[in-house]
Amino acid sequence: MLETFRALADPSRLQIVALLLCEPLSVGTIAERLRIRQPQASKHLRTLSDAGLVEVHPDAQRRIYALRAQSFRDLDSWLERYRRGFEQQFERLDHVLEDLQVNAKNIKEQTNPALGRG
Amino acid sequence: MLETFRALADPSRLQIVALLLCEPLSVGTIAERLRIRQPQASKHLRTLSDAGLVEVHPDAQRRIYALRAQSFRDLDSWLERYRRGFEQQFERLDHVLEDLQVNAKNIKEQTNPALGRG
DNA sequence: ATTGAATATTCCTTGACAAGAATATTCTCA
DNA sequence: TGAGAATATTCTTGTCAAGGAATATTCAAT
Repeated sequence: MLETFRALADPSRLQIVALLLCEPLSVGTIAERLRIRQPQASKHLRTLSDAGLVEVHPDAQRRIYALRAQSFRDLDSWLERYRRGFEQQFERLDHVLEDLQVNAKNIKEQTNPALGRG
Repeated sequence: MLETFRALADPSRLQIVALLLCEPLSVGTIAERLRIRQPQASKHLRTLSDAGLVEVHPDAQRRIYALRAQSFRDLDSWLERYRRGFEQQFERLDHVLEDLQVNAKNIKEQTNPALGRG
């Protein structure tokens, strides 16, 4: 995950990923769309590739880069732990509220036992 | 998103977020668990806070840090676009395969018209 | 084989940021 | 109000990574 976040923690690379969301593209096209120089595009793609976020499919002297679905699934399952974490926090909160209601009821009954068998 | 990724692109901060997944913690406890010095913990928490990933709840002279659910929801909706993107890629692939089958059938029928009305 | 197109790599400089040390701030309690 | 605990900030230093320029590599076509 660390490598993934490091790879995405750059504006150019975030733009590249957004571009590739639409369609696989060659290095030259990416450089053109982002208005950066070709070597920078290559370097960013190298970083993204090392992090497993993109894969390359050579086509003659071109190299077509595409998003790698697995890495996004990995990111999703990382995030899943947090989704569950928040759910559990809400559950705990619910229990606390339940307990508060039960306690309030008990206190009422202790104060006025007639309420116990309404 | 860029700020979020930048905040998560550090091993200590990634650990802090993982810690807070279990329960909100004070600065001192976080520093202790991560075996880093208190000022570093404060600085990392500052970064996470600036990125909106955590929120603070003062308790006497302690400051209890907790994950901020909204930022993870934002991350989730960012990721959602990519989930959809891959779905569409598969759909396109399915259509291509369908077309291939249709074409194969047509070619068969053109080669042997008797197959057209089985 | 040679040329040209597309891409990758290297070297260099510079800016950003993390860690460490010291200090400042904030809050509680006696 | 003074002391101490918990946390935040500042300053410095060292490291890493991005951008630019130049060059190397790879591949197709003639």
